[in-house]
Amino acid sequence: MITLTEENYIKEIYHLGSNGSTSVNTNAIAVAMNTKASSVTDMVKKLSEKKYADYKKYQGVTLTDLGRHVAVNIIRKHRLWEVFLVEKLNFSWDEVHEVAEHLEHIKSEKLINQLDAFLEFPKHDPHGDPIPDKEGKFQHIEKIILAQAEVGSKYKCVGVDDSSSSFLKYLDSNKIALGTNITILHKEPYDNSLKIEIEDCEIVVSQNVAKNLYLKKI
Amino acid sequence: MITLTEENYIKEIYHLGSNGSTSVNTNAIAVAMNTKASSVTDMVKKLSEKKYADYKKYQGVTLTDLGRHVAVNIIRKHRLWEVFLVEKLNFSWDEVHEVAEHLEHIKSEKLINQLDAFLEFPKHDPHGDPIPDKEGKFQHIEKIILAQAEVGSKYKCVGVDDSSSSFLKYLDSNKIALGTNITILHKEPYDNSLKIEIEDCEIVVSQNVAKNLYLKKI
DNA sequence: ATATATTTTTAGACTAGTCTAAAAATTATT
DNA sequence: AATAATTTTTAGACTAGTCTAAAAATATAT
Ligand SMILES: [Mn+2]
Ligand SMILES: [Mn+2]
Ligand SMILES: [Mn+2]
Ligand SMILES: [Mn+2]
Repeated sequence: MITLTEENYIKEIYHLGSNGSTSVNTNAIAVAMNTKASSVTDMVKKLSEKKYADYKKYQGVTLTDLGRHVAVNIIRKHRLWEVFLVEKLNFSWDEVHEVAEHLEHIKSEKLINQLDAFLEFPKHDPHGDPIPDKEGKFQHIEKIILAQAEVGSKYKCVGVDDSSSSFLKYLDSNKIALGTNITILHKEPYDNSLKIEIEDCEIVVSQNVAKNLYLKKI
Repeated sequence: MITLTEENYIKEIYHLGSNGSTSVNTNAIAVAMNTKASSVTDMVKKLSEKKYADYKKYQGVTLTDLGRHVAVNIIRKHRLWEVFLVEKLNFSWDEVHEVAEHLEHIKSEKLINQLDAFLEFPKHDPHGDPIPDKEGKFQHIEKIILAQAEVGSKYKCVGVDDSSSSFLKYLDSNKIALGTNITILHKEPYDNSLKIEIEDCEIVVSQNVAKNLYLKKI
């Protein structure tokens, strides 16, 4: 049996290690999970014993195939629940993360596959992140961050890197949503802020914002 | 903060004490929760400290107003999720209990109230049990058990006392569902079995079955 | 009313997960 | 290459929840 805590660690290791492809430090996990390094050491030992991870002292940790499989399944559940909350229960995209954090641990194959069908097999969650299918496969979307967009080009907003409520509310108040078209008007060399056009409005966004918004060229 | 385990104990005490109106024994809780009496003693002490229950050594336990409030809220969530699973995700009524047992612990006011609205404020769960509203109020349905029905009278099936998968599947295979009309044809004094008519079919059911099916006179 | 049976509580131990403080290993700097 | 800084691990303690076995209280039967 896998515990809720083990699932949360596995998911975090997956994300920190760029979808399970690289090794993750003890401290990085501690920061991300809001625990202490000593707790992390204990847990990665346990994950290693249970074959979810490979761990050698002082060498960081990577997920095994089994661990990656577990991670992808939790992410599938998390994102499907987020879609459900937004599409069916009128949550806004900045409210769903916290609830999905709990719903993702409900263990029922039938529940999640029926939910997937009920939502008509969505490919992306409300933040533009891809939803793995039943087999754990998901498409990588072609995207760049706003900070790397070219002046003069036109893009479509396809996702966010920061799903925090404050960032999402900022986007709301500036009429930036998934699917919104954005034209890059000017890049200010001094502070890397950008002047962009959204639906005939010109706004200036900081570098901070530009680093957290994903775009696709159109 | 209330824990998942505390919630489960509170809910069970509520049910065992006829919706929180009577005192409950340590052993009864142990049996219902599949734990040992010693664990129950520890827990009721804790519930008492946290003001969810009144407990005096060797005297059994009752819920406080606060405890009853918590219980009703969990029951509301449990039953709303059951409706969701049946109505929206094509679960059958014998599959929902186990999943709802977990979903009932998700803590989000908005989630449950929006779910309620999404389901159009159902009054009963798939087993005929009443669903408390936002304020914790719910109607008591007039009902008797089949075992106490009168020979010759006509009834409508309105609920089950046993929500186990095996009993519900038995009902399915005998075409008994909520809303089904039943006429009592004969009561066998020897073993208290009953001959009943359902949709022009005559079947015989055991006393065991007769004790777990709720009817309403029509 | 006394003995017996049953129920309940206590005592002490165990696991999962967490923490602080100290020790050990690794990495960076001179 | 030696020292300093940083990261990671260990040691030991704590809480929540559980268990077994024994003690204490209550209920039942003679
Ligand atoms: Mn989580
Ligand atoms: Mn998301
Ligand atoms: Mn439960
Ligand atoms: Mn039910």
